[in-house]
Amino acid sequence: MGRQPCCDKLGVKKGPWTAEEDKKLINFILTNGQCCWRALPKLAGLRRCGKSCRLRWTNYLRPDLKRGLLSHDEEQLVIELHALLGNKWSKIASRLPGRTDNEIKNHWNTHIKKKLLKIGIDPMTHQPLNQEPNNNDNPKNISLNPDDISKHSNTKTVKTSGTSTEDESSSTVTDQNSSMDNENHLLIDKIYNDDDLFSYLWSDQTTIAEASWSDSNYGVGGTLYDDNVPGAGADFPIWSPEGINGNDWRYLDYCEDFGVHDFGL
DNA sequence: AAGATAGGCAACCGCCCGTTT
DNA sequence: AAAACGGGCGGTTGCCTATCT
Repeated sequence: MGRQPCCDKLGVKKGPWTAEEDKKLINFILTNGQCCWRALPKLAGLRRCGKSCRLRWTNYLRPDLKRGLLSHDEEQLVIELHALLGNKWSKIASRLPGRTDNEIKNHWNTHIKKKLLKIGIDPMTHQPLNQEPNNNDNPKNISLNPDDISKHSNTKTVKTSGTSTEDESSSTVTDQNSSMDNENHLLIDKIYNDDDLFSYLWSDQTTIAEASWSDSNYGVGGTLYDDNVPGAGADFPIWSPEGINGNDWRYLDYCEDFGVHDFGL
């Protein structure tokens, strides 16, 4: 017996989400939390596949998402992690708080790939293009570290933000990111110096970068997310009334995307 | 100004895996 | 033990916008 389709294809809407649908989905999840995705569309009054709802929420509507281009240092981290993990976008995304696997995958395919090719590095092997592929499968032997990238690059890569002379993608690095930048490089240093590399990467331990993000971004106006609320935790924070009423900037910024009026603000 | 082309990204598809029955 | 289910993942598609001719 085959698997049931994830939803009844008949009468299910596809394509871009409308603001009205977004609003319904947001309202439902804020009211009821994330229940089973299959039942959600019906309960929320959406003519969408549950899977589509999940994707829309996780990739676009989730309140803890960062928006905008990846910073130079986030990009660097993606490259490092890709060299180690390959196309494990969700694993890579888990090391970049506020970023989704889809976003990173898209950014890789549209930006990073080209940049690496431009500086003569094969984006798949992370080896110089004119060099024979290394047959050694041990990821620790991959010849890629931030300095290597700089060596191959025609433009000078500066590790510390604020003084970066990199291309457009790094020109928007904020002060907020700069503390994270240094910490990310500490993380990278650790990765390259640690014999227990993979046990570290695959551990559940919160990364320095994550901690930094949590400290510097979630603390505005009090507690945005409530760890005491069931369902809220390290994996998935939820909105708390305190965060909303406390004029949390990210909430407001986020609402602007859909029109604040839609939320009755 | 208008059509052609390329780039970027949101969304979909199908497969896989872990859990439940 | 095996089927059913729910959710996650990576690859791909297709639409929209910007740029070029």
